[in-house]
Amino acid sequence: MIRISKLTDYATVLLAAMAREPGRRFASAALAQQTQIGAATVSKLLKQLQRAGFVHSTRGLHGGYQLARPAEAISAASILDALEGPVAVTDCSAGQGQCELEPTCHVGRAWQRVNLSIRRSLYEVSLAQLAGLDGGTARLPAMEREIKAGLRARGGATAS
Amino acid sequence: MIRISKLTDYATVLLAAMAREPGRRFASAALAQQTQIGAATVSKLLKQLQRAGFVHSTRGLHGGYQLARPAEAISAASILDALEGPVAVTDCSAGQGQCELEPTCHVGRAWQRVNLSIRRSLYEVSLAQLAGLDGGTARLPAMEREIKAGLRARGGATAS
DNA sequence: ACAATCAGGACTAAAATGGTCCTCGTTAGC
DNA sequence: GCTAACGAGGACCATTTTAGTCCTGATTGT
Repeated sequence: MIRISKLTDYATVLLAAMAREPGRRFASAALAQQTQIGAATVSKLLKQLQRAGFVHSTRGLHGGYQLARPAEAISAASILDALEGPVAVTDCSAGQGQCELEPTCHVGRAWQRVNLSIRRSLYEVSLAQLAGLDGGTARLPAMEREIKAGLRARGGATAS
Repeated sequence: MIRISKLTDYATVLLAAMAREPGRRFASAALAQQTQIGAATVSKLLKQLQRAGFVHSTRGLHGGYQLARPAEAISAASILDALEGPVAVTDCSAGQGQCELEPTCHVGRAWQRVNLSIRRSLYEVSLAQLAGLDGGTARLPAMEREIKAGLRARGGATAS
């Protein structure tokens, strides 16, 4: 239902944790303890984040990870892209010419618009914001609160 | 990767097809043929759409389905809500107080903002637009084209 | 009565997701 | 130069979700 995976969610939690102490080098195990996410999972995620260039790793004794870029320079969109591939609401909204029904269905174009709009909101959120580092939580304008009221609560208590 | 399910995609294709001939009553099989989606799947989807109130059904001989409301009055968001449950980027972005890490992680709040933003774009797209019925395809402004360029193509040719 | 058509499920196959574990390479400290 | 603490890279498995089929009824025009 238009959601990001738990793993990606965890990744943002990890990055956010690191963003709060920019200088520090974090061992995988330490981050696991700090975030309460399984150690093996944290390790796996950090490796991915390293390959994607979000964190810099140091091997060997006293090694660990640290943010490769300032938190302001990392957008939610880039994290999503790295961990889940590019945002694509439907299969054919990622590009055109991949749907043999395109001339008849017309639907693809509209989804592409939606897709871009989503992508834009993702670009506008930085890791610094995700980590709650800048300016504090802005009040939600009335319209947003109204939309929010339409949401039913969903089960499950997970990190994010 | 922030995507809607194939079934939901199909559902929009079905609704869009019906929206193009508002008066007509469509038999499930006829829609299946028209859209090239499996008959059993179409039938299942229409039943869901009926329960959700998007279409009105007539039983018996020469029965079928027709749109219950004008296409302009059906938003993409409502379709998504009906078929996949409410949009929630992360588990705890659907509401608050469901994440025991919330005081420490701060991430939830930011996701909620993203979530609302996505939801808003979904509200702004009507079935009429999805069906390509109003005003033709608007030109994409420059910024959107630029963002789009950042998307890698993805495999798979499916209806949408 | 009968054939077309929707209603409501049960069921299954396939794929994505979340998570663990093992082996190896690297490096600082002794 | 050993050794212990660390990351790199996968293989692997369990569970859940998703997609799709099929069957058994209930309705209704002809």
